[in-house]
Amino acid sequence: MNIDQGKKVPKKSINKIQQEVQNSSGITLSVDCVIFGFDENKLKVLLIRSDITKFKEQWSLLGDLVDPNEDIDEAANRIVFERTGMSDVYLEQVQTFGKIKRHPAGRVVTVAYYSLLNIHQYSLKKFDNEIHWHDVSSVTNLAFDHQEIFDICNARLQKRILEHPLGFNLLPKKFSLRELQNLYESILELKMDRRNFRKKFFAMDLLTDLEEVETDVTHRPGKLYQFNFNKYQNKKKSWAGIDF
Amino acid sequence: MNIDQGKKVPKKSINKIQQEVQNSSGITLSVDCVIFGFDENKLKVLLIRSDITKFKEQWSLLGDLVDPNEDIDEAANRIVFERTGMSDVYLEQVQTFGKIKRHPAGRVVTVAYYSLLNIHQYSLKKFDNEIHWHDVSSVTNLAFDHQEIFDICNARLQKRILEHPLGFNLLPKKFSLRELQNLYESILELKMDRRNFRKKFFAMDLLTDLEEVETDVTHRPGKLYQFNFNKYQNKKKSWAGIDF
DNA sequence: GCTTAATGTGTAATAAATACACATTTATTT
DNA sequence: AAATAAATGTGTATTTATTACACATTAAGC
Repeated sequence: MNIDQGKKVPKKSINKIQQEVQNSSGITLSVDCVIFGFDENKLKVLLIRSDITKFKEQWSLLGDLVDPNEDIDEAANRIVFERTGMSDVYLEQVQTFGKIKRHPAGRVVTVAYYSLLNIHQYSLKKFDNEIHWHDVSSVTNLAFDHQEIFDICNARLQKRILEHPLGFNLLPKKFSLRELQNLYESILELKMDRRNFRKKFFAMDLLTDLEEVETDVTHRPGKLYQFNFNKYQNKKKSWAGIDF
Repeated sequence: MNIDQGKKVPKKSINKIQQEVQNSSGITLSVDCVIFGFDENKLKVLLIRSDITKFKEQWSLLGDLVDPNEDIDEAANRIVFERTGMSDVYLEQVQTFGKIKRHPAGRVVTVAYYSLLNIHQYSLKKFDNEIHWHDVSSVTNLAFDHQEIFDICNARLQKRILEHPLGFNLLPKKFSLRELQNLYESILELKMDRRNFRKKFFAMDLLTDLEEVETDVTHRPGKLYQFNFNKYQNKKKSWAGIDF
């Protein structure tokens, strides 16, 4: 993950978008990103205050129009970069939302992505008090159809994290098993058995024991581990049974 | 599934699309559908001969531009209806492809869907000899980026069919367990143990025994079953363990 | 009625998931 | 320095799911 200051964003207002949409005769394409972080044992999402009149006082996802000269993946990366100052973050396209009336400004079809990043590397522009990290568990009533988009992206993350080692993107390089379990528990909104959780991850044999322990912790420190991406690439499963 | 003759399609040529794209100043949106069928124990896909010069003699997916006044889901349903005469078929959005140069006519972003339908209810317009069902196993070298789109949709189907009871959309209402197993084997491209397959499905308790047997079969006829969608709705799993 | 070809069925062995409790280590308090 | 508090670290028995595997039965075709 590269960190940078983030291009200075001209606080692209939705009214600006409104103009562009209204000048278009056809369909306008946007990208919206559900940017996840993990802090204080809670899953967080980055939201911006909506400035469109109809949705005053509501929060919305971070998004922007796609430029005719950029790939949509590129647009997603740009949005994350402009808002967090981070590049090379994990991004996954989830779904495209194309209901006719989904946006008040006109016909805007949006491609939704979710992103996972290490919140501690996030460099919030302090002057931009319109953007905040929210507890995922308390996100309600987003603007536009963003609540639906958010819910679907959140559900996708919950499913994906059981099948692929994504969670590590939300953690620092070195982490304890307790942190890892907290991460899973907060994403999946449930409690897991500590011994079985550890057994499971040790059995996968994808964690490198760093022979270090936590510091800055007010109790017995846990050992620190690192995820071994290379090993994972070779071991990936290709088959699962019928299960519904 | 409703059957109808299908709106007479003015054989929308890609050159027509080319015009529309070139008249647009921004991004043009299209939908492409991977339409699956199952016949003679083989998974099939419906393709159309490409008439754009660059891709002469290559096949492509069935697609069309999205009208500014229609939902994208609606556009997908329309495409399937226009090409097969069937409505209310199973459709699932898979992914949006938005590389700048993916279409030779200009900036066209396409939303890919796959569709599952009962091929025996398909009413091919006989005069339209540009459209054919192809064995999935022999699909190669499609036009544009359609091979990539097809491969991704096919992979999605393979994954989904293990998690959800989609396969039934490809079969007649009444089917034998042999047909069901053939379907799974052809989609997943592998052989399964017959006893374990049957045990698995019986254990799910989602098949209704119709107390009928196959006819028109040249050997001992198998019993016929029907999938019980209602029962499934109530029993759906909500949790699976970490598994990667 | 004999042959052919597919259907229909059960059990044992293995692997994976779950439930569950106590000793150890470190920081903190007294 | 000793006692306390709070979290780490570890193993086994039980249950559940998956896999491997063979023979009798039924209907059609000759």
